Amino acid sequence: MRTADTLLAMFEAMRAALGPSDWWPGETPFEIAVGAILTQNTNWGNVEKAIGNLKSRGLLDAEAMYGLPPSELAELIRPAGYYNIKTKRLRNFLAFLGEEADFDITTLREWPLHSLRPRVLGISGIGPETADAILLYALEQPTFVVDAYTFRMLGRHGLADEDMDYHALRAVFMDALPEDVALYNEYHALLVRVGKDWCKKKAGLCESCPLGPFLDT
DNA sequence: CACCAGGCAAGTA
DNA sequence: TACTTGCATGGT
Repeated sequence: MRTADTLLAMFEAMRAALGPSDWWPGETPFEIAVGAILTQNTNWGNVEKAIGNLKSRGLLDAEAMYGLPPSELAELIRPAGYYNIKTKRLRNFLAFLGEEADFDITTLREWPLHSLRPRVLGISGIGPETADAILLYALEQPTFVVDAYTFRMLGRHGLADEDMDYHALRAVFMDALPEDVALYNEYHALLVRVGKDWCKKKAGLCESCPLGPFLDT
């Protein structure tokens, strides 16, 4: 079976079992971008607390957040963990927004993906997954988001192997699937939902998984 | 108690 | 270049 057919079959199986995902959580593009940085190696529940702290103070705004003393920002995002380094990462991102978009993230939607993505990746603290999450979910650009669940699930189903890095696995999807923001959006969302509920590091949950059991290891 | 969660950069050899 | 380590809270 061609990779494209397999990937589309997996997508349909997950969608049929779970229905629409309505991702990414967040009321504005800026909130989505902040969430993408705060959720690095962190449970989303912890991120929600940090976002709530910012929102209740009217700080889910790029210029307002950048004007906040770093120590105060750190205290507000503390529940999300790694709060010192994430303060730096947020401020690096905010500096970029100030410089390139006058603190209005939506203006970045006009940039072509091929030039915007390297610029976002150049921000210290924004790696490939965070960059693609911001580009896809906040800026609606057609880039596929790969995460730990993607590696695990595609690996178990024989479409990824150990020597594959982020870029290689991203290319598996983008070479096989049509360039479609809505498809990339929903596909990643479904992978995370299935990953959270079935595809654990150690789990015998595969029998009930929408993708069925994997035949390996 | 140990382990994990929607990573990334810096340090080491 | 290829590994390893630091970063930190909160839930299971």
